[in-house]
Amino acid sequence: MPELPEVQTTVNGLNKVLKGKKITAIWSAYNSPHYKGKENIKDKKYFLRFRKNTLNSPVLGTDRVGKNILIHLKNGVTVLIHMKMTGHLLYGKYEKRKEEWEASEKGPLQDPFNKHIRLVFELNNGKHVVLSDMRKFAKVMYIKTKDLERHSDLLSVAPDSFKLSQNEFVKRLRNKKSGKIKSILMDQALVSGIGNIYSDEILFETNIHPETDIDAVDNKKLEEIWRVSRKILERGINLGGDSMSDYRNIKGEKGKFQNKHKVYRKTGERCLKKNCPGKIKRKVIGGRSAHFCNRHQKLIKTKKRK
DNA sequence: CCGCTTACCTGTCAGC
DNA sequence: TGCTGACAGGTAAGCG
Repeated sequence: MPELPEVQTTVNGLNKVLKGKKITAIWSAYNSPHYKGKENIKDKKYFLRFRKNTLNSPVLGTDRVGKNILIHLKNGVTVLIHMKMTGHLLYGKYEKRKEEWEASEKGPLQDPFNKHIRLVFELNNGKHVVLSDMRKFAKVMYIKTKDLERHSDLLSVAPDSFKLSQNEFVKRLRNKKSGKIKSILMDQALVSGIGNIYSDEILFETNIHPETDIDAVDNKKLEEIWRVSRKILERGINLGGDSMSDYRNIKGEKGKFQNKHKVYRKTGERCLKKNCPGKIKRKVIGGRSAHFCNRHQKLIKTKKRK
């Protein structure tokens, strides 16, 4: 998904509309035998339990842990939503036509990327929160609120750049003895919230080649990454997230961070750094597309250790 | 433990 | 106009 700024944008939106509301009905199009016996609403049996545990209890508030959305209910249950690649939550008035849900009013909610509706929460004010999720990768489950921090889904999520102090951030990354810096920044167990777009942008800004081994990145540089990651993620939040692809805010509107990309999906373009004659290259690193400048992001080889 | 591949899915786009 | 393959904000599981 949606990386930290997009998840935060969604959470901010939900907090404005959801507090005190109750879910009065739930409809789901998810159903896959692949998830049989798993804690995931894509398992039909689990879905029935999910529904029983989440209906008719007022929403206390919504927050974010890494890229996970948590919706806390008064009855001691928390709904966890991970939007993965193409999921995003929308709020508005919807109606069901045959087996398809449609936004009742003309506007951004009818944007094509908002029409892959897989899950619908009907609220007691007659409106709906729906999950549009083209690729059906999203994960939705419920957890007893008091068990949240012991739950495996959240235990494996590290604090994000805003929660970590500079020292903690450096210490965490320093603990990794090897690995490519881009993959490390995207490792949610080390520091959460950063995904493919923001990692590319952070490494561009800090002049680091994405394949640089963590061993070749000194502490000063890690401190800089911490500072820049906060700056860029904050910028993403202030711009309402990144809508290069599917992501939209809960009104169905685009964010604006995609207009500020310096490298992500800019293959072949000239480097935007002042006085840099470089060109943007694309290379698959750790199974993901990395974008970087071939001049000011030089690969520095690991110092050989004995 | 590490890193790579596969799987979960649907859709779009480039090239033949 | 098809078809085929590459690619897409993420992550878990399986493998060597």
